[in-house]
Amino acid sequence: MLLNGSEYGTDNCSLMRTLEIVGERWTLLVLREALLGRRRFDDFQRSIGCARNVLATRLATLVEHGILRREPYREPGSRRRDEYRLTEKGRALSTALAALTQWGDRYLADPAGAPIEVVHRECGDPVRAILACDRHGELRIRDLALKAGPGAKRIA
Amino acid sequence: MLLNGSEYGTDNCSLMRTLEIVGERWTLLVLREALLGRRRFDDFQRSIGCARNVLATRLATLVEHGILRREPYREPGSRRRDEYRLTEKGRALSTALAALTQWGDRYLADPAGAPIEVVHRECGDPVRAILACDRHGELRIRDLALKAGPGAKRIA
DNA sequence: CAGTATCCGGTGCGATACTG
DNA sequence: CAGTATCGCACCGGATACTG
Repeated sequence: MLLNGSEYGTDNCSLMRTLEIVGERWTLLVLREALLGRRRFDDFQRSIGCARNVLATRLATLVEHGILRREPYREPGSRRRDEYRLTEKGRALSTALAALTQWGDRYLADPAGAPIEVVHRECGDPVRAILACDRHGELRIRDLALKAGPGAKRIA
Repeated sequence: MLLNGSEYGTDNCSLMRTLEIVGERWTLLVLREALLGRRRFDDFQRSIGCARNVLATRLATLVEHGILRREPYREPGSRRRDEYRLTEKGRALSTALAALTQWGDRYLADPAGAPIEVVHRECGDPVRAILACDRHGELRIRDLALKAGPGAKRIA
């Protein structure tokens, strides 16, 4: 697991870049709500309970990064409005979201148990976030190794 | 995927609780470095480049939550010091970390490619973070459904 | 309903200097 | 080497009021 002494810094770091976008407070909560089917400003606001202006900026940056997309809709009798829908890019965050939640479920569990479970639509079995390789399927953490990728850059 | 109108709020929310601990700036970077084998204060500091006092508080809260553990060591000729090692609980964050990084690799890619790759130690194949159910293996996002768990609490 | 505008307090974070 | 102490500012985020 050790990367024998080399250092790769934080530039050209996908994790860093990812966190810059989704690492702000509330953002992942917004995303979870979007995954739950939430689409409207006030629905988001009530369900996660953050300040309205903060929500507004969060939604804006998520749209800006193509994680959400505004979609016009019209309720009969009122004017046109926009709702926020997940893009493919946004939906792709499910795995990370599930992994984070799963960790919390396991190590910070509420005595009452998890309020929401992710299940396979077809069989109802619980869904787990796991690490896997194509040949061997699920891996334990001790089976992992790290190696320099194409964008590697030795610093030290 | 929609949770038919009900709202579950942010209390008793594993994601929220998880983010409260690992959602602060730098924390996940620290964890990544720990996974890379880093153990000493100054190694962390140089590799991620955050302020020393910030790093100190990050390490402290991680220790406090049992994600890192201080381990005494002694370099020949100098006094006893502590290093920070991942606990099982900390190592369990690998999946989330990998998922986040993978998303970044895919959607925010540096032209040069990812600097680090996670591979299966045994076969060298790339490791992917995926969602799976025990019976059917890997699932696509559209195959997921959400249902209320034991700790569910209807708010609206 | 879906935001924007404004104000303001707390603090996260960086820089720097100091200690054992 | 491994931190702690201090300072200061930017900015985050909450509250509230206002608008189409």
